[in-house]
Amino acid sequence: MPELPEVETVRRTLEHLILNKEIVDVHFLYPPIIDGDINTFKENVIHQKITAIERLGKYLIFKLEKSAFISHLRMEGKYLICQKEDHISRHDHIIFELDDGHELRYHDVRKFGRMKIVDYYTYQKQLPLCQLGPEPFNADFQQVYQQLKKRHIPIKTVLLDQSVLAGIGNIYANEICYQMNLHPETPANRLTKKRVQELLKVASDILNSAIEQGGTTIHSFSSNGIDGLFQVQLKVHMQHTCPLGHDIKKIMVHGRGTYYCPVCQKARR
DNA sequence: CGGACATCCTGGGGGC
DNA sequence: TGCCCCCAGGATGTCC
Repeated sequence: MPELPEVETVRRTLEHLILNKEIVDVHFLYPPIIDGDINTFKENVIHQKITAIERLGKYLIFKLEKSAFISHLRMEGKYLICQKEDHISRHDHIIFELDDGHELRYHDVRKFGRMKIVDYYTYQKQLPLCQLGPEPFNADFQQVYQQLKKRHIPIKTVLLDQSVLAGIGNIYANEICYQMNLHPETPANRLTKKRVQELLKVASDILNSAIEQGGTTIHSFSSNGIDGLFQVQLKVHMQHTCPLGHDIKKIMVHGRGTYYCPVCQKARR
């Protein structure tokens, strides 16, 4: 599932490939991907150049000349740059025709992703982006500490709450807990100030290092699509043993598959 | 308001 | 071996 680093890699890749291209037409093969009226969506994007591609948390923001739309890849969303004559997959749902003859295709096996027109100027202050917390890099320690203090639920669940910190998904939540030797079910309010400080540092470092590794794949995408997935060396998520050779345990936390090392992650504060 | 839970979808994996 | 059923999972909405 694309999380902040993968979405950032997608953003950078798309920036290389489609910046300043004009959208000459758009086709809705599976309209529910569009949040809102598809004709309104079409009116807002057609005959406009893509002037910038931004990112906030796991959201991509496509800025056009006179409007903007956001795109969330959810579980399996991908963007592909295709030739017009390329075979259209049954998982290609939205097709943007570009003025250079290429097509930008949104491909999503699970059909969970969504796109939505937002206000060009105030989108950051409107739903859904206004409910995002800070990304770990920019987070104010005091603010995060205060938020964690009033939460009794597992720290891993809080890490997935985009209103507390934006951009972390299931994979990196597991990795962050491992890096801190922290048991994922530790109640969030049990973390000391020092540990919350450490949490922000660890989260920033893990995400930054994943972005760095993603950077190496920017020019190597091809028919596999731009999903930003790459060989990040995960230490616990979907692993059988941790780097020290201990057996990884899988449990459910708030309905989410959670991997941790019972030996390394004994700490509960 | 915090927290639990259902919902959307499909391929892949587990079970028989 | 092969087939069928079940289920994960991010964000949102509903319910308590």
